[in-house]
Amino acid sequence: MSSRSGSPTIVDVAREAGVSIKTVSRVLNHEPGVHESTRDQVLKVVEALRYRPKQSARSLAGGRSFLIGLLYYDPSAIFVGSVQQGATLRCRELGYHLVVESLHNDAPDLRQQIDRMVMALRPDGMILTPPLCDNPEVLAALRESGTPCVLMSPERDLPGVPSVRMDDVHAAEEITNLLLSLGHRRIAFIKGPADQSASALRYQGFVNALRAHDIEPDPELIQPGAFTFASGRDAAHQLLSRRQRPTAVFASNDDMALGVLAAAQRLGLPVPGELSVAGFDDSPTAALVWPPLTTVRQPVAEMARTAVEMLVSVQRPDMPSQVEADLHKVLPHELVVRDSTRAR
Amino acid sequence: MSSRSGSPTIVDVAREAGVSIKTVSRVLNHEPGVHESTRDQVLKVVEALRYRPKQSARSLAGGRSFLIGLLYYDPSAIFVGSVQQGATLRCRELGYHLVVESLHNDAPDLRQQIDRMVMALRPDGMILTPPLCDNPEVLAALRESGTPCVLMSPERDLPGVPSVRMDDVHAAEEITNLLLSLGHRRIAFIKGPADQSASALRYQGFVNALRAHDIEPDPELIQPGAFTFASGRDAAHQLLSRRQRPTAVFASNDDMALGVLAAAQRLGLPVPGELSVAGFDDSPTAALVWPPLTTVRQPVAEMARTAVEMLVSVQRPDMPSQVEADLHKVLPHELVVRDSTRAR
DNA sequence: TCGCGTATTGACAGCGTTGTCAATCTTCGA
DNA sequence: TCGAAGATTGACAACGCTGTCAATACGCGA
Repeated sequence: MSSRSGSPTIVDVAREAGVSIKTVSRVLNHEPGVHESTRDQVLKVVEALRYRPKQSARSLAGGRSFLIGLLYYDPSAIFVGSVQQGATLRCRELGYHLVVESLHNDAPDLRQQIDRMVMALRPDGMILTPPLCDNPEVLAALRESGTPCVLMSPERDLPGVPSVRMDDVHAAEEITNLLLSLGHRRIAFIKGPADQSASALRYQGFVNALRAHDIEPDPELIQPGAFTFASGRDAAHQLLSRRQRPTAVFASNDDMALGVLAAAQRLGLPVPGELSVAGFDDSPTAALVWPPLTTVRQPVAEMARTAVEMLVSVQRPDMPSQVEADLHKVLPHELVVRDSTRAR
Repeated sequence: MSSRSGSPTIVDVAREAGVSIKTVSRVLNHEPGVHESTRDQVLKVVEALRYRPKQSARSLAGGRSFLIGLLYYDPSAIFVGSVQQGATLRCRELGYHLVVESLHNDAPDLRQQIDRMVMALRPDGMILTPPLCDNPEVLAALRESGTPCVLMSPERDLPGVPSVRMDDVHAAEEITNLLLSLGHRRIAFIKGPADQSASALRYQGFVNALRAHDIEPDPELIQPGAFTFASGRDAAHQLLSRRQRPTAVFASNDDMALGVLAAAQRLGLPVPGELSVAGFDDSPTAALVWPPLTTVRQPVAEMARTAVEMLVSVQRPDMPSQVEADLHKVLPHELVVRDSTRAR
């Protein structure tokens, strides 16, 4: 018979199973040194009573909160959504939960907001998305509190701070190579804003691929952009009104590529007939527009899963600890070839 | 002098302030009956020590977890993102935190997943987004666990279960009235899928508005849709190839409206010159396409804030409790008139 | 100045787990 | 058959805070 009221506690399970509460605790935490028959018996009772240990008690006594924090800035970014999805799923598998917090990158009380969350919840780890993962104040607050972090696609890796990312340079090379292999030679490139690290990396990849084909990038075909629809549209207007216009445009993100598509349509320039367009990110919209956009899929959900694992492995001695070499992980991306690119 | 190691506890604050821990607790919980001078003294020490009560201890002792759960199905839905944003902000203001969980609406172990979360975290409340807020299994699990819930835009309100929504019917009427006021008479409507309640409501609003203008809806101009880009595009192809085509199309969500825009472009039909197009939802893309889409903004973030408040007020005796009449809230929406609609 | 009602404050017992360390049981070699 | 090492198991003290209820202090009228 379980306790008179409320949900069962570990005491109920222990009494029912005829063992001590410590033994129940051992079973539930997969601690070694419990006889198999005892384990089975305990598990049977746990099942029968539908017992689930209470997080707050575990946390108070054990020091672990089984909570992973996710800090983000712009919730509308697809990136954050995917990170969250991947993270919650892996958390569930590992018995953790995800607490989300939206922060303004330049809030005056940023430090306090983080402190409050960290000291109240004591999350076992924190996942930082751009641009927060590059914010020194955020990083300092977390370091001082001793909260393990994983940076998602930070601008630069910090020694000793785990990070997960994709290879922007290589991916941009692949997109460019695709266009080259389709016979394009006059390929325009629309850059991202200078204050985002991905901009430089993707441009680098573009240049690398051209040079590997002995093509020197034409300054006339390189346009600045801001990773926004409008900036892509405007850049495309510039490019497509050149006396000798490009046969392909590689916009370094999808939003800008969408802008290119819009501009081409305005100008009555059929895509991909007269112009091939490629983007970067595989945003949801990329598949919805006409024609569907050739782009690169970032392995965001996988990156998030990995981040959770890295955080949890810090806690669990049974999981291999991080060697410095494994601290900075690079996950494979995927080229998504759709209809916006065609051989010329 | 605070305790030798780790972060300060309530004992440290009490010792430093020369009061009992209970008094500190009172101050921190805004309990009445503390002398002002005492309160100030305690707060000063709290500040000096940067003390923050530990959630797990509070939860264990007090029964409240200061956690609000957010259950969702499709993380990519803008709706969920906005809900989350609104909810985290209000949670922060109220000293709560948001735990998110992604569930498959038809997962076989749905019940278990919810039980695990509820029993482990004991969230003080749960916010359910569609379609989970209409899932009987989910609702039953939560009811049995005694977790207070708020349903976001459920198909139908349940007696005794709080909900927050917007007025789809009225909003659809307004959009239709806008088109009518622009002189359109042949207005086509693209419906949503039958299994989503919003579909019927929006259609109802459309019909109401027409009838109020003594116009009987023309079956020829009513097309089925599925709230997807492709379904909108296909429906538009049908509509626009009619012998006497409509001068305006009201797609009952933005994704479909985007499809209409694409179809019109394919057919060389200028928008809004030859065709006005209106959507519903004010998705991020709606402002980015060309022409920018006239649509309705759902007050999603506000709905989420309200949901959090309703949940928290259940806990706090100082906040007014919910009268059954206030249980189902309807928040005002907003017409967003952009360039895709024009007088004919 | 005394007594009483009210405003403040404090002592202490949980809340449900985990960590520590000692106790008991087994197993196996001598 | 006895002892030692290793395998299992349990007793009990934290963990840090809130709830209960008693104790003390203060304010005011008689």
